[in-house]
Amino acid sequence: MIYSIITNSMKSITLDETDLHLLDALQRDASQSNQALAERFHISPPTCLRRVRRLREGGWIAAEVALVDPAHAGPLLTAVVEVSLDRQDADSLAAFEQRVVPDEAVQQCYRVSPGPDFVLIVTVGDMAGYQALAQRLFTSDANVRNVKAFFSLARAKFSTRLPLAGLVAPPG
Amino acid sequence: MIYSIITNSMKSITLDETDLHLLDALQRDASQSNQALAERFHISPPTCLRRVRRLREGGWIAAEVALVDPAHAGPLLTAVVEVSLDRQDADSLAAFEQRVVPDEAVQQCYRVSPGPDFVLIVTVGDMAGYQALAQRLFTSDANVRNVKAFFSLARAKFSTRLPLAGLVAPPG
DNA sequence: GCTGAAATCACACATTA
DNA sequence: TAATGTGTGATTTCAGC
Repeated sequence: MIYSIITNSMKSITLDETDLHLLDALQRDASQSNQALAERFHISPPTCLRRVRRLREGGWIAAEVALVDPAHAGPLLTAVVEVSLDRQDADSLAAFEQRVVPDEAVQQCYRVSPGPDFVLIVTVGDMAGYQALAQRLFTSDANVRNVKAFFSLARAKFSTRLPLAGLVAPPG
Repeated sequence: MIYSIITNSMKSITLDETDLHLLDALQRDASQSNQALAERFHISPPTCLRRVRRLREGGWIAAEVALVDPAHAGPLLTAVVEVSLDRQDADSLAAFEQRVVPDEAVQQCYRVSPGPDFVLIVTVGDMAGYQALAQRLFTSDANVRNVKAFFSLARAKFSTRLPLAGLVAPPG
């Protein structure tokens, strides 16, 4: 009994080369049909479906989303914001994080080192929107020591595709 | 004749409230079935299909992709990199951009102001991978004046969902 | 917006390594 | 024993009206 559980969990955390190919293909285009994927990687449709399902349920695929072209979504203002805090203990960092993350304008939030404590990517409608954001997220927080904002003139690249090369388990 | 063309192009560049709801829903989850979307927004499945198709072909939806959880994709190192150039004329900026954008490790590239000329989000396997990237993208470029890298300790948020509020055309 | 055909998906079963 | 491949029914997609 114990052994089968162990064996199962072992298998569910291992990806072979085909899984990685599927993952990479879906990273590029998740709208492909199951059988298109299947014949591309020389497996049967049900097998392909099972594998993709395992990638989803196993947590490798966190979500499948539509990427909206910002150029078509009306005027938007994106900024890279560096935030430094006064106190940098774990609680203070977590408190800041939990306050900014739910904000709709905050697209990305990285806790970084060295340099500032956080780097945020924020998207608002215009400069007035940024001013409102700065007020509600930074100015009103006594623990925020310094804020530097760099405004995006052009987004030359935005890719969500993680490089999966080198993750291929050695075929055995 | 002319009028119908104008009317058509008018229609194809305008989104009503339902379109925006669909766009927002697909930004959150693109794996929803067409009829699930249809009944959610009280329209018929064919109508829903036509609208989504228009969003795709009209360019609002740039792509549909699977987002891979970095925590499940093995050890990865993400960095926020600020790059300042020596010469900042249009040609030099474009030249740098065209050189870094094709690199697989470069996830995002923003041309910004004020501060550095570019902010990049890069993802590599480990510190050795970063060193290799720095060499091939920055050190080897005589026009790169300064590079500051902040390494991500934690990615607290990564959302691809643009805020579409306020884009609703006034119903008329 | 509705109804049709066509394609796809999802499942149970038999098979093989 | 656990994965793969074949076949069936249900669902969905997509065309016409």
